[in-house]
Amino acid sequence: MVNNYSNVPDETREKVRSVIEKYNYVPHASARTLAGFQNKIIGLFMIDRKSDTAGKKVSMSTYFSPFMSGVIDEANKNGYYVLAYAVNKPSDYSNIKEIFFNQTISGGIFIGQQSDDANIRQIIKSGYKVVFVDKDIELESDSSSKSLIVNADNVDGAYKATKYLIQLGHTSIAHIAGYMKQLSTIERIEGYKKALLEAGIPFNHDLVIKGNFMQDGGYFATMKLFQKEKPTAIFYASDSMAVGGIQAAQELGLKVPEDLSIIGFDDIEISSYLNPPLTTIRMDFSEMASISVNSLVSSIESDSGFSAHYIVPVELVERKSCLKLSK
Amino acid sequence: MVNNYSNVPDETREKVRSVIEKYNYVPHASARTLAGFQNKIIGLFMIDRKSDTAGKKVSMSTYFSPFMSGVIDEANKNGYYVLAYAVNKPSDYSNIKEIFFNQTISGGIFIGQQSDDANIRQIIKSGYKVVFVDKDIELESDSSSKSLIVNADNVDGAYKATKYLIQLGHTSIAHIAGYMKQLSTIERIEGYKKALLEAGIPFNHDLVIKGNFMQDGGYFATMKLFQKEKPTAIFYASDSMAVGGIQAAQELGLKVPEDLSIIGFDDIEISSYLNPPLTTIRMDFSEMASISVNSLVSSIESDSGFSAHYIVPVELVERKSCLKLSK
DNA sequence: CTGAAAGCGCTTACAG
DNA sequence: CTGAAAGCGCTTACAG
Repeated sequence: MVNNYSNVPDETREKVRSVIEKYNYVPHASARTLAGFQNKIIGLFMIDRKSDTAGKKVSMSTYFSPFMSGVIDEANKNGYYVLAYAVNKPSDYSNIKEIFFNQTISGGIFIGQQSDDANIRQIIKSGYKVVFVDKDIELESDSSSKSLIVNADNVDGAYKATKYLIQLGHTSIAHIAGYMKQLSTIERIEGYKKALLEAGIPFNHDLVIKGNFMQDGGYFATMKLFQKEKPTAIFYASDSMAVGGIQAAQELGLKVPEDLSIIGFDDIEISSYLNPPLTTIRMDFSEMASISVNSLVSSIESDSGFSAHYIVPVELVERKSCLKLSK
Repeated sequence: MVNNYSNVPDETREKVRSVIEKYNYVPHASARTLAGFQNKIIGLFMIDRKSDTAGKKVSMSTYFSPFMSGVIDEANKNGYYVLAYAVNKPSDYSNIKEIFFNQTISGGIFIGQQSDDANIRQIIKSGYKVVFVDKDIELESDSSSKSLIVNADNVDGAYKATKYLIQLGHTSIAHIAGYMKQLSTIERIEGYKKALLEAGIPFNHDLVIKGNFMQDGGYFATMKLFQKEKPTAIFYASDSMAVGGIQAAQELGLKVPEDLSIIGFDDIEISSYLNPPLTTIRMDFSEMASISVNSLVSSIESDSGFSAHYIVPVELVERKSCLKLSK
């Protein structure tokens, strides 16, 4: 074994070191793991929402990239490596279970929509360390489970977005929502209602249209919305949907922001390049990544459970897609 | 050992299978690797070019995301997992060497600019399987080395871009280049010159400005260019630089494409959302990813070398940032 | 304090 | 054909 015990004479240490250097010795990772050393790999599982509607398939959600980048950086800082996995079919879950059980990874981070899969439940029950980002359902808090949830402050974000529109003088504000079974969808609707209520604007059911978080969903929901209603502003539950919304508005002959104010949620990379640049609610992906990785790593190294629920704050970023109503 | 030998009675097999099922048995990955089984992990090393000029640091090159997505998908199809690593400081190379030598991974893919690092050379010399995408320098073909290079057809892409501009009637065509020490930069300049030569347009040295492949580089190079020259069209060596170019043109009071035609290279995600949507040369990232992964996997599994040099074709995608010169 | 032995959980080559 | 043993390269607990 090659450790740095403090009691070894310097000369010997130096000799050993030089031999190591010379032969390029590196301890065999699998041997160490097998002998009880925790391996330094965590899994990052990105649950992908594919959409073929636009012709080309979207193969990795737009917001995975900055989050992943944050996870990798933070993991590296902690001496960990990240195994990246894109989940896009149900059978992937059994592969994931396998790499937990076969000790390829010491823990994992899930991001994106989760179907409540049996394999995942088994992983949690078995005491593997897991963090969920943007989780759709609450985990039952089992004493043996070691998992944690990190979410953006969806309610507050939606509240801020809607309130911003209200302050601009809008009273007819529509909302294009995400997947109905996802927690963030529910929470964003909640924030939207809260701002309306506070301003004394009656909630109109017809002004809320179901979308899917993706561009095509934003497009179709907007088209559907304008068949019956004529809002002056729309709050989209994701920037991707807002992109589809801008497209729809254009086809409808509506100028953004002159005829229609649009605000999104996420602040993905393309948002600032849009025409007009999109006003939106920024999620701090690198903050979420840091929390996820650091919690996971400390849980792995102390072998202790964790069951906190982090809510990461969110902020409004003002660009050019919303206009003050002048009347 | 739990294998599927053909000679085991069905009944026994079934019994074993059910026990496995019941106890959720999964073979220990490290034990298998230690006992000689190839592990099923490949490394994906993304050499990051950071830029802080724009205020926020760019933490992962825009084109890594689609490439990585392709790598993960293709690897998964082959039963492999991918360990993703973002290289952003020199010391990272020694970590990379370590995970090759300690057998954490069975091979690796490098993408982005490579400094000719000693650790990398050592990895190659030691016979580890490695593929380089968009490699800047030629590998010496050592008999023991097992590495391959996958590049886009840079010469042809630049040729197509420049020729397209020429066909639109432009004769004063500038080129904003990438990092000077990178192969793709050299090749793109070559394609640019080739098209000019073919059309009988004299090459003007002042029309070629050095950039850095990033948005800020495109911006500053464009500003610099217009201090002395007044081209009617610019071919940027990357879409990111074209984004900076559109910005610069705007500040210079030049309308794109009316006053200035712009064409990029890469076809990154934001390009089609730009104002105007960017005409560019598309690199087929998923094709490059497939070639990389499949070559690597077959090299790992046959333990054979490979030293091909793939050139992946490239195509023009016409959008709205170029205009026919009407005079 | 130190050095030799046992053991981690597999695979593979080898006796029976 | 089958079952017991050796060995992969480490770490850790244990004799000396």
